[in-house]
Formats: sequence, C-alpha cells, structure tokens
Amino acid sequence: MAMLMIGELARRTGVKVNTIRFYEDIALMPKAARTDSGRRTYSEADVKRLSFIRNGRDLGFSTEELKSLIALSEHPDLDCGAAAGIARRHLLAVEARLSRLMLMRWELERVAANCEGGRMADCQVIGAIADAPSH
Amino acid sequence: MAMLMIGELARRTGVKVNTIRFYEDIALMPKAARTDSGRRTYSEADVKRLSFIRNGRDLGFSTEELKSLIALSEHPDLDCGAAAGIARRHLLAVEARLSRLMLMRWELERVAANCEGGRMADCQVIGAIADAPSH
DNA sequence: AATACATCCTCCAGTCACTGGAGGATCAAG
DNA sequence: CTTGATCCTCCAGTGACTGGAGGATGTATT
Repeated sequence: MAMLMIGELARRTGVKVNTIRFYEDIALMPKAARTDSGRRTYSEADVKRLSFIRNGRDLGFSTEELKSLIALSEHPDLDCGAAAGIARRHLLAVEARLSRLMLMRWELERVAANCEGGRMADCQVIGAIADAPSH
Repeated sequence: MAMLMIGELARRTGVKVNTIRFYEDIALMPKAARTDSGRRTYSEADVKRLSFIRNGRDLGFSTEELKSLIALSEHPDLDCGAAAGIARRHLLAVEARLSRLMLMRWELERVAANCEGGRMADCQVIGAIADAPSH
C-alpha cells in the first residue's frame, strides 16, 4: 500500500502537520515509521485513526479519552465491560450536549430569521442560552 | 435585590470562583461592584450572564464570540445584521456538530448494548466516527 | 551539476482558557 | 476571641494546540 508523508496525511484529515507531530509526542498517534532520511510515513490506517481523533476532539473528547477508546478498540479480544462503561459515560455527556446544541440551533435560527435587517429589541439569544440545562 | 458573593455565584452557575475572576480580567464579565472590604458582589443579572457564558463555552463559542454576542444583545436599538451574521456562521458549525454527535450517540449506544458482558470483536467506534463528515 | 522551491526535520516559545495553590485578610458562629 | 469558611491578589502550571527559526532533504528545471 502507498505510504504517505505527513503533509499528505494533514491534507487528508484536516489536522495540521505540527498537530500530528504533537499527537505522536503525547502518544495519541503511534510513533510513525521513518524513511532512511528520517521522514515520517503513514498508511491508510493512520488516516482512519487520525480522522477519528479529529472528529472526537471536535466533539469534545479529551486526548486521554480518545486514547482509551482507541486502546480498547485495538484489543477486541478483551472483555469489553470497560468499553461499555466508557461508552455509557460518554453517552450521557453526548446526550446533554445534543439537547443544548439543539436548543442553540433553534435560537440561532430564530435570531438569523427574525433579526433580518431589523432591530434586535427582542433578541433572546442570551436569555435562551442562559436558561439552557447544564449537563 | 439580594447581592451574592462570588462563591454563591459559582454554585449557582457551575463556574469556578477562579474562573469567574478570570472572566472579569478578560472583560467577559463586567468589573464586579465591591463591598467596603473589597469583596465582589453580584446580582441576578450576573447569574444570567454567567449562565449564558457557561453554556456558550460548553457549546464551543470562544470567549471573544461570546463577548460580541453579549455586546450586541446589550444594544438592542442597533441594527442586528451583525448578530444575524454571527448566528448564521454558528448555525453551520452547530449543524455539523449535531450530525456528528448523533452519529457518535448511535455508535456509543451500539457499543454499550452489544458489548454487554461480551467481547468487542466488532466494535466499530473508530471506524464509524472516523468516517463521519468533518465540518 | 547547479539552482530553486516545497516539504520535511527538531526545538522552542506563545496562545487560549482555564485550574490550583500560596500567603494573607475578613467575616459569621460559637 | 478563636475557629473555619470564604474572600482577596498574584502567580505558576496544564491541555491542546499553533507558529516560527534554522537547517536538511527531495524533486523539478535549466
């Protein structure tokens, strides 16, 4: 399979070159294989893993959480009560986020529509978001 | 109206005392009035504002964005095309987040249910989340 | 073969948004 | 009048990047 350089991996995943190196430092990404001249090389599996990390980070998972999720999925022969536990814990957080995000969307839609060219005397963004449930 | 001390404000909003002081430093919260002995006092309006900030931060708005949203909502006599602009920009981001979060929830539900007491040979968290659309 | 330019390397300082702690003052209750 | 909670300021540390200096390597062109 075709090996890619760090720049190509960056382009494919939307993760910056420096950030990829940083992820290697903190062991979120494995130590990349190198060419004779010392350049990092990556495979398709790395594209997947990094895409997962990117999405996970964007959704609010910490690097440590992502590490544990990845570690678990890399040992499919182990019992996965732990994975289920992690999953359930995250499920709660994800659900809370979902409901607040939906409220936020609703309010943003209202603001974008109502304020159109007008005044914002009744702009309730802050009121609405302030009252949103906190986890 | 009853004035509250910083600790009470922290309890009511879920924002840490140190963080409230930090928000004052960066002017995300206004300079609090002080008692004779120098302690900060807050009102119900501050509870609202800080709750808004807390939720906004949690939903991925930067402190600068929150500042501009608050500034806009505090000048309801001004035209609010700007507010609508901010709203629309965030709407896109919020929608992307929503769809990825829903996928994440789906996958976490599957993991939590399927793995129960078993093995996780087909645990697809990473595969599923890696393929999720990015912004 | 020489030049040009992109891309890679390491190392390090800076940013954002907190977080926690030291060291000390203030206040409310017993 | 002491104890304990809460407050104050100041400052160092953390997590997760981000950007740049200074230098090596790879590729394409003349």
